[in-house]
Amino acid sequence: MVEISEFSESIQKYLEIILELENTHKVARAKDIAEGLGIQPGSVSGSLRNLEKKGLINYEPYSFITLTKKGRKIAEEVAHRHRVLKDFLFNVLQIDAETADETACRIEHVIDEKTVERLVCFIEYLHSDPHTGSEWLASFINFCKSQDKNFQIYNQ
Amino acid sequence: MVEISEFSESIQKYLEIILELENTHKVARAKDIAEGLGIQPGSVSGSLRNLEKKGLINYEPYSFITLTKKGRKIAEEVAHRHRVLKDFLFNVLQIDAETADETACRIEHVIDEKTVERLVCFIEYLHSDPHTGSEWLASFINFCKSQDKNFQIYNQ
DNA sequence: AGAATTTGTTAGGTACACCTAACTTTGATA
DNA sequence: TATCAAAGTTAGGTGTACCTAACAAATTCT
Repeated sequence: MVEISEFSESIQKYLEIILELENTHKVARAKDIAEGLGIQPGSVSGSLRNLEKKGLINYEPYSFITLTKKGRKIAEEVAHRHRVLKDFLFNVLQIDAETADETACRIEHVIDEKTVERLVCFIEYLHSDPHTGSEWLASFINFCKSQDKNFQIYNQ
Repeated sequence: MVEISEFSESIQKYLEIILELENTHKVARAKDIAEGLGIQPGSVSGSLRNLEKKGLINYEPYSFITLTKKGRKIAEEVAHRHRVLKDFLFNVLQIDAETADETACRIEHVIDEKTVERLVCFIEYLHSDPHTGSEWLASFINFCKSQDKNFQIYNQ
């Protein structure tokens, strides 16, 4: 079992972006990692050496970058947390998509397994129980509207 | 208006513990701050000088420590976020009290104003609408139980 | 192939937030 | 009031994660 909280927020972010780049471009390149993280390319080389040393990526200078099995496991767990959090923020709390994404991006590194899975359970519950679930959600949206004139619904 | 996200997680933690110490002991002492943060006393002095320079605390070497108006505002916002998050995790997601507290402690520094207030709205909704709210919650708890044999209810 | 551009690395530096150990101040006690 | 323990500070050091600027490798384009 890989314990995600062993790895710093920075490492988690690297793995997450590398997974995304693998999915869209097969492999990741230092330049795209830097761009994805919003940092300078010079900062990336050292971090990649570190990720390699920890057995999280396949890397040597000037090579393409791919995740190891261990690295992928962590990256996918982070991505999972991101999806769950964004889903909850957007579809339940009715936070606009951009804020939901940004907030998920920060919380994903500090939330624990237990809470994520309970959140999954919560969302599943809302979907699995059409009557109580959707009735409740519609009612919640109305409640929000009555509290806040500027309340906006971002999904249907 | 004080923008909480201008201040590092470390600063937020200092202010939060100083507020707590003020509430229980009128003033905060370096030793108790160190203890509350789980760090060494030697690390505290420099940070206090920094907090003072930023206008967040009243402090000079060897003096007691109190929050300025600005510092108190931030401390109270952090404490508010902590309460809201813990309430949600414990009373809605049914996470055990200790985990709820620890998780709230980490999320409180990265969540945004908008999301906290929406969460407040959500919790108020659950309390303000006894019928749909409590029926929904009871139903959610049953759903959790059916999904997880080890599910435990921590509040009634 | 050679030149030019793009991409990647290295080296040295900054900021933050912590550490330990030695020292100083404060305040209680004999 | 002199002493001593507790509390606080200082100085020097660590690790992480970023920066810039100079340089090196790789790729693309004639």
